[in-house]
Amino acid sequence: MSKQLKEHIGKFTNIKENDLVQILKYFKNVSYGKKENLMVEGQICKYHFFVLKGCLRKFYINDHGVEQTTEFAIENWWITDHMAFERQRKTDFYIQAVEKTDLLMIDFKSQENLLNEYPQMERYFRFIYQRGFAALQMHLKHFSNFSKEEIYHMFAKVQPEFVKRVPQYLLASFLGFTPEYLSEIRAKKRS
Amino acid sequence: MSKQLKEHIGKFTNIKENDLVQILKYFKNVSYGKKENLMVEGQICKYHFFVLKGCLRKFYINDHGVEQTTEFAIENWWITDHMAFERQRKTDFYIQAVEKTDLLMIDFKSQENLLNEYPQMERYFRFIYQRGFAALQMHLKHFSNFSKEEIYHMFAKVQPEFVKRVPQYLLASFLGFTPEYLSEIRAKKRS
DNA sequence: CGGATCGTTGATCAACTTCAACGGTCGTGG
DNA sequence: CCACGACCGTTGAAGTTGATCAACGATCCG
Repeated sequence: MSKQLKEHIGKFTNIKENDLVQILKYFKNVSYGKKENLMVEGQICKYHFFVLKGCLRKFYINDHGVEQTTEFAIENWWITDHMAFERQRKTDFYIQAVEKTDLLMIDFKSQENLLNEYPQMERYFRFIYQRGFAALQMHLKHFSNFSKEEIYHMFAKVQPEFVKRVPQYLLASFLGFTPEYLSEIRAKKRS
Repeated sequence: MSKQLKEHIGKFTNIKENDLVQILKYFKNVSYGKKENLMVEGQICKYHFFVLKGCLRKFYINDHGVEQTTEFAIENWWITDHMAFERQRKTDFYIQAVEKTDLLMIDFKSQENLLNEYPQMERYFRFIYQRGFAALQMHLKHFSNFSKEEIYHMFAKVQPEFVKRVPQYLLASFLGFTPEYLSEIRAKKRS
């Protein structure tokens, strides 16, 4: 079942099959149903998650009591509250399944042991973070450069499956505006 | 002169002194004067920079022809256009010295060689990216949670030296609003 | 000393939010 | 398998936030 992570690691490193089999033992395979929480505000952020199949979202509750989505994770994405994970602190975030989701999880201690036992994995995680970082920087650039209307259209163009897959109010929350306004933008386009 | 990078690497790894001396040879030591460009739009993004002393900023020219600052780097920070650096593509960004700045630079090929020769450096860069990524995520969270006025006050509280160090119009550009509005916010507070 | 750059102020304007109300649809229990 | 309630998307009116434009004063640097 986790050929998937093996393949993903294989893309960035040339770790041997034998080692990969051992590496997989550090992970726990679990499933969550729609709207189930994997992580909630106030808990120590214990785990790092890798999505095998499905979709997760990370959000926090803002000052007006509204859920603000900051990140989605679909197949082959890693997700956690990195700040809290690295320091093993309490998190401000929730991570929730948008649909039924199968995933691998690893706790902080195990991840550290894994990196010590298999230092080649440093390279793998270096890539994961490097890409995540680069992607976020692009994201931030777009946010500052374009109006919310443009952001929606660009996103819809680049990630059409995504727009179909997640409910509209979550998309609005992720893109940083109200469901009403998103609805208006879509109406404008149709006419 | 580059005890500084050695110490920084030492914080995250336990690479031996001998190796560190060799590692430093991969870097070139240079200085730039105020307003000099280290990188300009349209060039291949060749280098990764480490600030020893001074201050750099990364910006792009937006659709209205206005410079939009997306990142500052001060002592012990790494900076580049990661997306373009990783793929050795053309960049959309400028990197410019805000004040006279001493730094170390490494080109992509050398960084790859360095990582191959000294795989322990994977760990170092894994940490650099991990922290950068986590910091950006926090930044993004703040941006979505607070009004621009609140963002300014929070930033001024957390990074007071910064507010004094960079001119106001750059700060406004970084925080994502107009110099006029920043001026208004400051006036409000004074009264 | 003089010009260019930077910060300030005020008026007007556009983008986006908030609030309230309504209709459709999805899924759950009877 | 139907009915009901909860949830979701839509619409429109009114209200805010922050941008834009123009003009002026201060300051920095050659």
